[in-house]
Amino acid sequence: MSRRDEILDVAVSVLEEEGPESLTMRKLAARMGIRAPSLYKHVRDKDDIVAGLQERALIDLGRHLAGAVPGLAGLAQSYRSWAKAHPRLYEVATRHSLARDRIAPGVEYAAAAPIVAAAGGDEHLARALWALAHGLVDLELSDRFPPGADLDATWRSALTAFEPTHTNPRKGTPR
Amino acid sequence: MSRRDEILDVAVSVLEEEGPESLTMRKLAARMGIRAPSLYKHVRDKDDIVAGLQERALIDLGRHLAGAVPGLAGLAQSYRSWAKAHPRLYEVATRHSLARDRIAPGVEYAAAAPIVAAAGGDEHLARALWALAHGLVDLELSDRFPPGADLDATWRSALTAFEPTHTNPRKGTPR
DNA sequence: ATAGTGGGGCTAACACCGTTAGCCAACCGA
DNA sequence: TCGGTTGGCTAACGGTGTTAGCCCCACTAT
Repeated sequence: MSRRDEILDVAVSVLEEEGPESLTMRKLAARMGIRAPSLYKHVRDKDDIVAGLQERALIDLGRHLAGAVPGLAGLAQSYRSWAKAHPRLYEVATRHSLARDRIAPGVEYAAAAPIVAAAGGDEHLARALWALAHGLVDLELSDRFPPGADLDATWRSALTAFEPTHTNPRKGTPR
Repeated sequence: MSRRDEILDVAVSVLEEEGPESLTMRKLAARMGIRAPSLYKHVRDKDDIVAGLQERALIDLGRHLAGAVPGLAGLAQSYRSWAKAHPRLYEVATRHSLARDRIAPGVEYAAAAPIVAAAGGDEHLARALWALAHGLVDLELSDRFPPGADLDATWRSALTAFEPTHTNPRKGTPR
């Protein structure tokens, strides 16, 4: 395991244990028994670390989605549960623009695959689904919904609104 | 106009002209011909400024939505166009958890009203709609969609998926 | 065996960040 | 006239990402 990967491991730990504001070069270094400047021997800059986290998040989320129970509801449930299990990682990975040049090609596509499949191959519908799930998760994670809102009901409502289009065998826009 | 409001004006300008990373106490002060510590005579801390920006964004977006052409499509178009007209403000206002204790009561509700109305009063459907729009905007603003993706088509797809439920005269869940 | 090389640490330092303490001038009402 | 409030100021602190430059150690090639 490369030193860079060790750094990313530590970053994930710090992130989930202490939050994004503690994701500091000095803190990461301290956890590795090292001084901050030494990190730069293995990593270009902090954004490089963030990109690494994005990549990990994409891979892990993709795997999680791939194992979801079939159907829209199962996929949605998987998406939400992953995000709630790794809220800080989801945030960090999501709030920076995707560093495509620092991420292994194919990762982005692989993560999206289960959603595209659930949309019957319709890429626009797939993106709409993704946006819906992301929006719900993002708003939930940053406390935008009124306190006490019944988010399970909101998810149900959201899914039934999308359901008629594609839960039944594909008919609209196959291919 | 209070000095605090002047600060918020400047903050909006800096934000849209130079981006969030330039939204600095020293920068704001400089633009006002003042030194950074003096800002604290008018503002509790930086989060206070962010809260002020949130409030302004909510009010402005709410007004914009209220003037949208009736119907789901018009509302969606308004939401998207506001966000694209003020992308940094949208980001800042959206990426921090809502500081409800620093924002005038009713503002949050007023901003949401047009969406709730479009959902026929169904609060869960309203939140789903909001999340969909927010998700689309958020992903677009942070370049998560593959480069070259036809987002107009994605929005159309998203809206037609929601359409059957509520575009026709309300029938499902009135009240 | 020895010389050379590169990896991977280190300290010192820089510029910038939010923020506090403490001072002081101008104004304003009693 | 005098006191208090308002709104500036400088100095400073601790924290941030990051660079420059040094050095030691392991390894490899001659």
